[in-house]
Amino acid sequence: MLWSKTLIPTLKEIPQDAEIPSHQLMLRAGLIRRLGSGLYTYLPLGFRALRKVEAIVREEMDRAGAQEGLMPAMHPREIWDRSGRYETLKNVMFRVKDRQAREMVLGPTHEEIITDLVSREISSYKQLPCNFYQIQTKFRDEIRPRFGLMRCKEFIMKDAYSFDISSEAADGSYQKMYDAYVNIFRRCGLHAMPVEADTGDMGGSSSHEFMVPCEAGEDAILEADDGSYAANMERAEGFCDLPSLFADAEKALEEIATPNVGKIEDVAAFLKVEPRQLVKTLIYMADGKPVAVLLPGDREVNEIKLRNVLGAEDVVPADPETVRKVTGAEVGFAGPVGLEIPLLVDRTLEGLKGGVIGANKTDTHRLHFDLARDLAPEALVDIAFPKAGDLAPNRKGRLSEKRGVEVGHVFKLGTKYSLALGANVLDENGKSIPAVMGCYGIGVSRTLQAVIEQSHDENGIIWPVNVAPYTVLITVLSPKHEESMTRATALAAELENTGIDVMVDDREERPGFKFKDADLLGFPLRLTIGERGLAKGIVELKPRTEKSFEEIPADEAFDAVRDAVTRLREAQK
RNA sequence: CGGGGAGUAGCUCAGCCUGGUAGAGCGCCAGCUUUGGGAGCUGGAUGUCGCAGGUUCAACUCCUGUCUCCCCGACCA
Repeated sequence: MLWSKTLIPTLKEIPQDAEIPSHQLMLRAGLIRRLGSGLYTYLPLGFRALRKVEAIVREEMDRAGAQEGLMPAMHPREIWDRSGRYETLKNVMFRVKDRQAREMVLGPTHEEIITDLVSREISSYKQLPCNFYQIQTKFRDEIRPRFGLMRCKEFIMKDAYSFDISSEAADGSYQKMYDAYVNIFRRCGLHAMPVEADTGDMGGSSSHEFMVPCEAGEDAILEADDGSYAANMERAEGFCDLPSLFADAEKALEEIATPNVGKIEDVAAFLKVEPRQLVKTLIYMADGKPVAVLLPGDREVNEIKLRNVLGAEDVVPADPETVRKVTGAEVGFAGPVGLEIPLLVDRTLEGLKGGVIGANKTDTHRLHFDLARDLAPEALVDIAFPKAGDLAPNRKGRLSEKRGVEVGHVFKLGTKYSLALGANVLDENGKSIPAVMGCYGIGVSRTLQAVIEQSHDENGIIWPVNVAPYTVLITVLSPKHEESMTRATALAAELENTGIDVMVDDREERPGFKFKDADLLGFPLRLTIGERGLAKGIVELKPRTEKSFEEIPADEAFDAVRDAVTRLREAQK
């Protein structure tokens, strides 16, 4: 392809509304343009790269035995009513009406649609296991789209759905997808790490997210230094092995005036103790009933864990009025001793002696709290977010925190959707049972941007060979020089014939200008053909990752490029 | 939805406080020179100053409303 015949609007300056490197580079390299918040057009080069990611996804999904199809992006409302998700996803779905005022939604995901199909078309255990996937545009009314393709209202997703006869068989389907994901991200040149994740509103028993570590990531991850554990912060468990014995541990409870200091940091500063020594007592409403939650002053409640521990549908912090009624004090002075409501004690408080608690009396705290002596809780529970420095669940590794972008997510769904939509099959005994499902998503467009976020330098993108819009760029320094162009186009044709895609920069520009653009665009290999070099019978070959080029005889250019491409591809197989 | 910031040429931005016929750099067009890491000179085109009202002899500038975009948070497969 000739550069001069392709729309590649590169920008020298950094566009105003892009903050992270990958977003800036996608705009500067002319891969995408914004239409509105969270809405992007793929320009020719961006689209080529996107299709390369899609091709890898297809190959690996097919290899894992999944079948590709394509479902409608627009659905009648009724099917979402059948699973109850019209209500639960109300804020996520775009809703439209047709001219007969029939209610439709733009699909944010497709569990209902595929499950409905399977319920109609699959009826015997002999047809299982099966796994269907599609690559399609999804619509979600994101509250805050951001970072270019990272979080959009409209984005391209690969979604797959597996159906099995039993949960053991479903575990096998899950593992196949997990393995396929490892292959997909490796081939895309991405370092993606699988982490344990929460299933959220999706339902189901367990899940893993594939995270690309980078600063711009929207998720926090905890990872054990011995490699034994990695989990999304929402889900992560850890053990705190800090001592919870503090000074004056054996003294009796004692009230102390703390006028106008209700916040943890203020109380700690006022009493000259560490926040960790304080016991935070929070009042929550669980399905409308108040409960008290106790944890160290330097930890935060994980409301997901809290909800799970309580088995409650809805858990929210109590309003100040309720706090006053329950504790008899203003917000900031709640304490566990004397409360008449259920108490949940986080396990990081185990063995606490000498702590500081609220006195359930405004402007008053109590010193020398001893958990076992003063409260004697029946059980300790895990309701806090772990912190970097905690022990991993194996009690050997230490946890550290990093941020990541979620590029893929695999779920074990169980029978939630098959029950709701009647996806039953007859088993060997002729008994009708619901299929056990799994679902597996990859944010294809997000993956593309994650590649750039992870692979760039100060000059531009550094495409991994398998997803580069073109593998080779032939920079013709003097397009008017006949021999230069003849050689370039002949070589390009030859390379294309062996399955290597080539862009020829035939623009009438100064060399420096073209080199800058080449680095910005990030093609893995650049072959430079110049009039002077040709006079000496040489051309230059330079990988994007190298500082300098290699002179090679012009007549051997084909072999040299082909070999270099082969090496790059081998390294990323 | 709360908080903050911004909408002026294709891009990056100045001008606004203190009202008086709209600017720079880059890009674009033409010509000449140049030609190995985003060239130089000369000439040229380009704006309903986001939109709608209001104040004023006069509004990019002041006032009111409104729309859009970005950031933080809340929210959220």
